[in-house]
Amino acid sequence: MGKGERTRANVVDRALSLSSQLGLDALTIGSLAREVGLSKSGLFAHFDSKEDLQLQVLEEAVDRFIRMVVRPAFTEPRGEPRVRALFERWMEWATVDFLPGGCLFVSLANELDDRPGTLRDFLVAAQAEWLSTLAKAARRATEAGHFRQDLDHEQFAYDFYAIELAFHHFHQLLRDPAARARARVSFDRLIADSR
Amino acid sequence: MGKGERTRANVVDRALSLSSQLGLDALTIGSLAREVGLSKSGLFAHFDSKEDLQLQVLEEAVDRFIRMVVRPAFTEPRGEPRVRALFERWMEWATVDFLPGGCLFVSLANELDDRPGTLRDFLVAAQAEWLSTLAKAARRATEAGHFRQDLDHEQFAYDFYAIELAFHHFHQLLRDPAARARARVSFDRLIADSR
DNA sequence: TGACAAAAAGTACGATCGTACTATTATGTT
DNA sequence: AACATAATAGTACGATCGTACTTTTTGTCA
Repeated sequence: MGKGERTRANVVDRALSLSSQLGLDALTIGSLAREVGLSKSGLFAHFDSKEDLQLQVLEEAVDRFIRMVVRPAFTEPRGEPRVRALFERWMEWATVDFLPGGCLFVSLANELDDRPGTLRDFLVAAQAEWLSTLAKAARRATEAGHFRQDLDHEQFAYDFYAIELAFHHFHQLLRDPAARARARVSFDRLIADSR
Repeated sequence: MGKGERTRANVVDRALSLSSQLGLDALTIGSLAREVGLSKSGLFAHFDSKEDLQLQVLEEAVDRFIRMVVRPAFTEPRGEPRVRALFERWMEWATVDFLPGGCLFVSLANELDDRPGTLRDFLVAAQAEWLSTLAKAARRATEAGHFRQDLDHEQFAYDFYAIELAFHHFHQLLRDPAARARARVSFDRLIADSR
């Protein structure tokens, strides 16, 4: 890995953290350059455009999400244990140090939802995949006999995601110290109703 | 009401709609002026600063929210009927014409959550009041014998809000046509578990 | 170590931002 | 209808935006 690649990765890393707080657009090339100790043009040379940088931020986030949440959860046995692992891992993801603004995908949802283009498409695709992962995990739990036979697995994914969103909201906006505990209570109720 | 006041109200009305799509900052004075057919300076004369305009947008939104959601729901009898009315009214609010980007408070949550100041304080206060309204409504339902005695009413408000957030997310970002139906299923499950 | 390439900085551009300040036009009252 | 005031427009400012182009510095390998 040459020096350029190392610099690029470092820039994307800082941009990822700042984007979770400020959003993708409020983070400017100039302020990011100052942040990483580069000149504006020196930084810009690593990217085709600002949108290219933003897209790389999203890609990096998906990469880390898979490594931090999805992959480890899939080492757990199928069924309820894996579903629980997905939940616990997500909670860690949403409060990890490099995301001071919370889960990037949640943070950017409202910024991108009314803005057609590559970035929105990418985010929607990532979210759809995550929901599909959740639904599939619930289906496996039914197959394993942990969840009931007539469970609506897409609805399960919806309810799962609702808890995540509420946690994010209570934690990041309202700064509610009980946010994590409340999310756990909601999740346990969801599991109980799914059995 | 003089002409100035009418113009100001019209500007805030347009700014409210645009803010629900773009956010408070992405909406600029210049583009807003073009939108309402005023010059930049002619528009700006109605406000002390951009932040003043943004604050007026938030105040107007709270005003409408109380008129559209809270007040009508309180004409319903205490207990479960009122809780259901709060839910149904909120769903209408989140899809009303003048909010093309969905519920303003949800849309702005991530933009303001890491930005200390008057705007954030105002939004947090509004959200806290809404959550308190929900918790109180649930408490009344317990008193009326509709909900169980040992129900955690703050947790109920959390779960209620989670469903709203998920609806917003599925509707605005994912454009899921089933969003409304899914929210209703979640809500019915919450009610059932509260009885 | 010298040559060549890669990386970073420098500079410049037009656009647009929020916001002063001044000038013009509309409105409402006597 | 004249006048006072309110409402809107005009103009200008320094700052910053994303990006293009050129120059200088740094790193890498024969």
